Amino acid sequence: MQADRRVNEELARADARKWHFAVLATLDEFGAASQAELSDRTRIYRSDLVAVINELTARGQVDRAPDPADRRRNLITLTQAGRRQLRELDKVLAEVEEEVLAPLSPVERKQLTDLLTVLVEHHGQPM
Amino acid sequence: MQADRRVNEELARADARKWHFAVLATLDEFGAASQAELSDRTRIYRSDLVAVINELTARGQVDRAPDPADRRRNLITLTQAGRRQLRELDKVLAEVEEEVLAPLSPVERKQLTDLLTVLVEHHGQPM
DNA sequence: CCAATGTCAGAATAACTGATATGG
DNA sequence: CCCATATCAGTTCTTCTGACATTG
Repeated sequence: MQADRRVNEELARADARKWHFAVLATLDEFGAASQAELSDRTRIYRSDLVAVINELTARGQVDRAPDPADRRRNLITLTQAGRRQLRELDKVLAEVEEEVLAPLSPVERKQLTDLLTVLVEHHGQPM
Repeated sequence: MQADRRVNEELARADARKWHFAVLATLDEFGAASQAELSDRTRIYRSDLVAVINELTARGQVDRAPDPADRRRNLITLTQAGRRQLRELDKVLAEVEEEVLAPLSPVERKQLTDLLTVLVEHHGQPM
């Protein structure tokens, strides 16, 4: 919970929130996607994603365009500005991580992130 | 986040929330305490703790009485019913833990909890 | 006709910020 | 006089639910 509060604080200073980061990072990792896909990946409710994408488009960090292949969908793409912002947020979060993981050695940090990665990957969609 | 949602879901079925568990567990571990102490330990805002303690007293799970030694304070004590409820919640949470940690071996689970314990203990009050 | 998608409106919590009264 | 404690009131933010129009 403390880590979460610190993350929120520092993201706020960068004029962002966790969901913004989640969307930007997901787009960067998996490429352009529909909102439904983003919702699955980030676990943001479809209804709430709308506002997040609104905000990101307003800042020019993502682009929203109807998918020609399936006109129910919007294709969300990362822009150059989005990529820049993502790198910025990566930096901010790396600092918080450093702060949070301070008491752990490099080996222990790797252990921890490996274990957590196993958990995240195991719990794919449902849970 | 998923783990958090599952925890909330299952606690709700047991007519409780995370803060209830946090307070009960803290009282069990450290003994009777003032609300300010509980706030420090659980990181619940002092203002919100009031409601939590109200609910717990309404259910007879804790007792709230003025501290004779310092009449600004309320001494919060765990009751028998509180101890019972705590055991109940422990059971519920153990099940969720089992679900969350499913992909990890016993050794890995111990590694993970050890590492996390280091973090929690290192970040005592501030952060 | 049924399912998926994006959107909206609103409820229900949860988190957070003062302000205040009282006692040490 | 200043600090700590408990409480209250109220704001803001987040999470979650349900309905709806459009398209496949």
